[in-house]
Amino acid sequence: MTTLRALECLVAVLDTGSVTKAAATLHLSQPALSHQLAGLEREIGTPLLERLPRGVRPTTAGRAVADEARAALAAAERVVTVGQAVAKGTEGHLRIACAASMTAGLLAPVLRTWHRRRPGIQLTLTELTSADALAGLVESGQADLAVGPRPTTWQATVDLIGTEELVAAMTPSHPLATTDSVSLADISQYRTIGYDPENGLHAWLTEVLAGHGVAFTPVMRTRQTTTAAELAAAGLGVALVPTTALPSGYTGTIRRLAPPLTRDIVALTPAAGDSAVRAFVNELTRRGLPIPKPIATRLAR
Amino acid sequence: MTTLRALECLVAVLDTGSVTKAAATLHLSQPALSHQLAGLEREIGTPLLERLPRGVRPTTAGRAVADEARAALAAAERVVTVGQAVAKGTEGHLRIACAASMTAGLLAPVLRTWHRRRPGIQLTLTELTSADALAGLVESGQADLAVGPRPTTWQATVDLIGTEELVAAMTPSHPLATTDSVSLADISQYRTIGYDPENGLHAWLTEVLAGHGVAFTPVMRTRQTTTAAELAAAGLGVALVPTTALPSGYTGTIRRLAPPLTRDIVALTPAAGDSAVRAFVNELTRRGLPIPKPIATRLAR
DNA sequence: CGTACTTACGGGCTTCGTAACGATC
DNA sequence: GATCGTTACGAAGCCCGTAAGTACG
Repeated sequence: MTTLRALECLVAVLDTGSVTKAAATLHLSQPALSHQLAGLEREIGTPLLERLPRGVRPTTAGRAVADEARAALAAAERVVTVGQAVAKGTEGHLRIACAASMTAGLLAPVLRTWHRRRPGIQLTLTELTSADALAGLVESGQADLAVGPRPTTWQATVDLIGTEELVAAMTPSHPLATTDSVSLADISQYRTIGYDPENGLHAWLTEVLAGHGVAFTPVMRTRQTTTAAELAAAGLGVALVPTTALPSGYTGTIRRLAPPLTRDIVALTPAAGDSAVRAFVNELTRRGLPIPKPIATRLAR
Repeated sequence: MTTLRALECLVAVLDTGSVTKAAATLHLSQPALSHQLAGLEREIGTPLLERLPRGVRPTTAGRAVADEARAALAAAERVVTVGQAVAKGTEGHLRIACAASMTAGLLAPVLRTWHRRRPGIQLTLTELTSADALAGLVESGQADLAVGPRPTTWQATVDLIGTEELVAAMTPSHPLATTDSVSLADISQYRTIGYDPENGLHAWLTEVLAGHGVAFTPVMRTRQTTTAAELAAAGLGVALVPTTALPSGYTGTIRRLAPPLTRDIVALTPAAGDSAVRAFVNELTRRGLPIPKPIATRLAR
């Protein structure tokens, strides 16, 4: 195995054209440098330098390997500088996993300012539908950070970003659309839109409903929360959807539940705290979880 | 200074996901590898691996430096392989210096077959007008090989490729154009085209003429031999030009000298024999120096 | 005789292996 | 208790510096 030290010596000699001068610039005794060169030539099996009465000159082989030697030295140097830059937070790669409904309202503004402030950090975003899948990505190291509902089990760090409210969505002509307050028991009297078990809401909702002694009988199931809202607007039944999942121009009628139904939106991070990850989470908690304005006004009236 | 060994360890650990497995593939004890990793992390100043109960996982910094580490290892590996390839003659860079008149007739065919047979070797060709300048390039290491007339002084290897004949060139209406044999004394009676001292022919010709007890009085001088031939064809005087310098469609009249005047064309190589250089010279001597066919027929009649 | 590189040899540091330890499941 | 990684310590090897040697002008 060649050593970087030997390559450094070779490059210095090629640059100065003399073993003695190179030894001086490397703060090294001249025989030591000579020994390094000999070792390198022995390893390659051919002379790299032509010894002249006055200094040395590269052979064909010496000229040919010079570029590669410089490349190796530069890459090794970058290992250190890049590593330090990542530790400092000026470079790196932040892999974020999030619930699909989080992207627009919560993450988009944070990502924008983040990228403006730290352009050296590459950002990748993966959207998932299940809170447990989010946790899995972080646990397995495939993501540095997850943003979404609180998963069923999580050992490492959890930071509360905010709460999102779940509301009843339905077609405007629905009987419940005229009442001011809607309870889970009220909804159970009508057809409902359920969630596919793959979506984390499924398990969470069944648990919540069981806690209230109620059970829904969904006419159909879907994976996406926005799809559930659309189906409800189309009159297929009543859907319980997070406010963050409602598009701003939503045509259905929405009603707040009594008592209100909310769930936490949290940031999941590995126990091993990365400075960039912590900084991003701080930014998220600082901004908090906004309720989409159009939805908020329609709920307030 | 980071060491390639440490980078090799890091890459192996990242590839296998386990210190123990990596140690096995590197034929290294596991504590030794662990120590290397510790040293690398100390140098960079940040952990590169996250220690898990079951194996290890790269941190953000670890992932970021992985590419650079691989690049460094690959470059160091290439230093050896490229060096060996150059020694073997399958790769490299052959810098050829030649007299301008040699390019078309002598070098072009050799270069063509050479490049077809050894495509890994990059070829560069520098054309000069002085034989001593050719020698200087080889001596100073700026060229690996020179092809041209024998220089005045040369210590290192000289290989005879062939001889080129110098002939008298003139306009067809010139008095000497009707005679069969032309001597140097005959020419000295007429106006002649001389060479600039920069062109090696100048010194050589004055020496030859002095040897014959003759002296020319050139009406003008030029650097290029082909230019001298053209000027002669245009009627400005008689020019002594190498046959290799005559274009195939030359419009002037050419006459062989009596006695014939020839000079050696040689290959100059450094004392330090490079295998590729020697092979190229062998090819040159094997092919020899062709006399351009159209010129040969016109001289033979 | 001075310059420039190589070889010879001894001291010091690094690297490696065996052994003992700590943590986690 | 089994697995995985770290720490401890002694031995081997490598790197470096001083000193002597060789080649060239």
